[in-house]
Amino acid sequence: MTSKLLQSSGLRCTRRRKLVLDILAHAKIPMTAEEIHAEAVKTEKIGFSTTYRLLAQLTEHRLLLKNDGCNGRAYYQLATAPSHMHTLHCILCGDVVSIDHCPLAALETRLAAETGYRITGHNLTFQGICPNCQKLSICDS
Amino acid sequence: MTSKLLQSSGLRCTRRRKLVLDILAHAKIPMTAEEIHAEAVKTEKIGFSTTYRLLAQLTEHRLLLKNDGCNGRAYYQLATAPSHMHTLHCILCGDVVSIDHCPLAALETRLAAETGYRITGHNLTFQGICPNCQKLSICDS
DNA sequence: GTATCTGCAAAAGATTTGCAGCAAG
DNA sequence: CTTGCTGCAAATCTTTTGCAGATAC
Repeated sequence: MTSKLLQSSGLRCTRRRKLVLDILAHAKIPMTAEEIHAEAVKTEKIGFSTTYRLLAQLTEHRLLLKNDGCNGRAYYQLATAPSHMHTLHCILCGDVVSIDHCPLAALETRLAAETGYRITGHNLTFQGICPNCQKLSICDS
Repeated sequence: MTSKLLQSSGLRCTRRRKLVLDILAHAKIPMTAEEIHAEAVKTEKIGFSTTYRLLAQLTEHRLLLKNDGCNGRAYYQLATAPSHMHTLHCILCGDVVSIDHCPLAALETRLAAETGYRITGHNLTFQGICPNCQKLSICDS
């Protein structure tokens, strides 16, 4: 299945490319390049730069969606899922939860009409303090 | 006016801090640290690290809002405006337009209820192709 | 005066690139 | 076999940090 995706996109079907797609197919939440690489090296000899290169190519070929997060790191997810996710990050402990529904479709249609732009994507992440850190935190400014 | 803001926040009222606030008060669109610094050096001797430090402090003290953009750069705007902006970036020419209304308030309330997180902020940027680049572009995949 | 600010240069962290060797079609 | 893929190391880009000197209050 990942092989077919690759062939239809015109990219060669290499072990590493299949592996990256496979890892993301099993992820319940968008992952950073570092996380994907850490997972990939368990199965296959693969360098950091290859991971980055694959992620960039797969994003370019619209097999992946890339989200530039709120901490200088990019998060990747499969673009083939019926609806993409966004994430909510705890600014204290770094916990991440996913938001399965994306509320921006209607807005994008309006934006396109108002600006004349063809909208190709968006970046959305939320920051907050998770229930656990709220309990631990003494100050509550 | 920028002086009062600074005093009420507990930060010392230095020439550079006033300058940064002033530049952002006159900006029609969120600016990157680099743009702010480029503007600031026209008026005042100021180093890159100071610009970054000031932006971080002012954000920390809630005088500024920071948006981590879709290209590894952060965009800053005054937090004192009645309603904050988001931006739409042309992926071909780099043009940026502002979106004056933020559609996420209702969603954040629901998110807080559903996750137990206290929501402290969000990051949102759109990518697209501007009318001009659509005309110039031959391919339209 | 003293705690806070600032400039400079050097460090850090994420990502990209050059190049020589390897592998898919 | 030829074009595209990969690892390694070095480069790049944005942002952060250490430290000695300057400035606000």
